[in-house]
Amino acid sequence: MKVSREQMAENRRRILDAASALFRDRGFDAVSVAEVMKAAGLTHGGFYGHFGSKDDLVAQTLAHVLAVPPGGNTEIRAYLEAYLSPRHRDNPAAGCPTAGLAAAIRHQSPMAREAMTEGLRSQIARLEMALPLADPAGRRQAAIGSWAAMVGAVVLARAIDDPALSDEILEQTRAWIEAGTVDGSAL
Amino acid sequence: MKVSREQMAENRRRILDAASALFRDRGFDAVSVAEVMKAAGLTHGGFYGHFGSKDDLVAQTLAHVLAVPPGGNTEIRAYLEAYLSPRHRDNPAAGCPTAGLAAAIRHQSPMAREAMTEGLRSQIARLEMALPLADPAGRRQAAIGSWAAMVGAVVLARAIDDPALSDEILEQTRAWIEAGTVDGSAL
DNA sequence: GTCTAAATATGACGATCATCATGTAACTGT
DNA sequence: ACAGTTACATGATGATCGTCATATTTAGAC
Repeated sequence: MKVSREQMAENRRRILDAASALFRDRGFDAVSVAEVMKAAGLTHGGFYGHFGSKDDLVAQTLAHVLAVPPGGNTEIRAYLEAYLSPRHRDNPAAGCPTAGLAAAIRHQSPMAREAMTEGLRSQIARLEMALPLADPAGRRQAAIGSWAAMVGAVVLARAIDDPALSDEILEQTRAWIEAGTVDGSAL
Repeated sequence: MKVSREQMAENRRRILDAASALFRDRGFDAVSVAEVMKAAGLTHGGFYGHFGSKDDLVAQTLAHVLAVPPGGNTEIRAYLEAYLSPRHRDNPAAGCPTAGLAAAIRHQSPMAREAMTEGLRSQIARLEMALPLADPAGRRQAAIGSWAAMVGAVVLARAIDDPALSDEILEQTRAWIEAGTVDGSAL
């Protein structure tokens, strides 16, 4: 049955939100189109009215979820702490899409890679602005290095099955970033 | 046809080596059992004489490839440079299995996660020993933080499609790690 | 040298999945 | 109100893949 234009727009949003959570939770390949539609409260039939293919859904989901950062203008220190927390590690579905999906994007379509590229670019810019360092070159280096460490730490912490070691990865990486970025002078 | 015991042992090694390269290159899900066997010079039929399931192959491949580090006792600085090089980024099949597979291990069997846990444990220990820092606590923090940044940087550099930005991720992360770990005193 | 057990090849099966074809109902412009 | 269009539901199709059944060949023991 046909639905109103607004209903259709909302359905599209629900599909993207459902896909965003499911993809982050279980990966692109392990989530079927039918499952995404079901999570959005629809059936699989209408899918190709919204998206040209699953690859298209993946790319648009990435653009959708990377568009706006979760915690807009939080303090950098609080952001770091929340990012490298057990809570974030244990909730991939609601967590950072980069930590959950960056490694899988290598095997996705060019459009998905473009979305990731833009997302990374703006995330680096965001961190650069958030770092209170005088030297611009040092700021960029700190932004990139910190972000790599943050993403890597969450990926590693999620990959292993020893809770103590996993906690330690997060905690030590946080301390390491603070020591390097701050060193008393930055944060 | 039956083969000699040594031939069978070599076949098993070839399967693990082929799986190791294919998995790193394209991910666990995208590589079929038949494809692994073909790359090992066999057909898919004999697979279940060697492994109980694909999950078993994944777990044993991880244990196999994480057992011995690629560059045994290289200088830490050279290791860092090679790890964060375009060459490493562009050759996942021959590269670090952690960078290539860590994010995907979250969706694998418990045995695969155990293999990853042990691999990470020994990698941290290896880096700890390689870092010429006096304070043991600082050494561990530097080992974990550096490793997280290294893995994260390669994951990010591989995820995006802008070569200049990708190169910059690698280079800035390397400089950031050297500045933080060394700071004139360590490396 | 013969017999048996084992390693691999060939082929099949059932499940899953992306995609498409068609039906149905209701929004929208007239 | 009406007609046509459209969004979605139901159902089908073809391909891929993990796994298993059976056949074949030969290593290894006596």
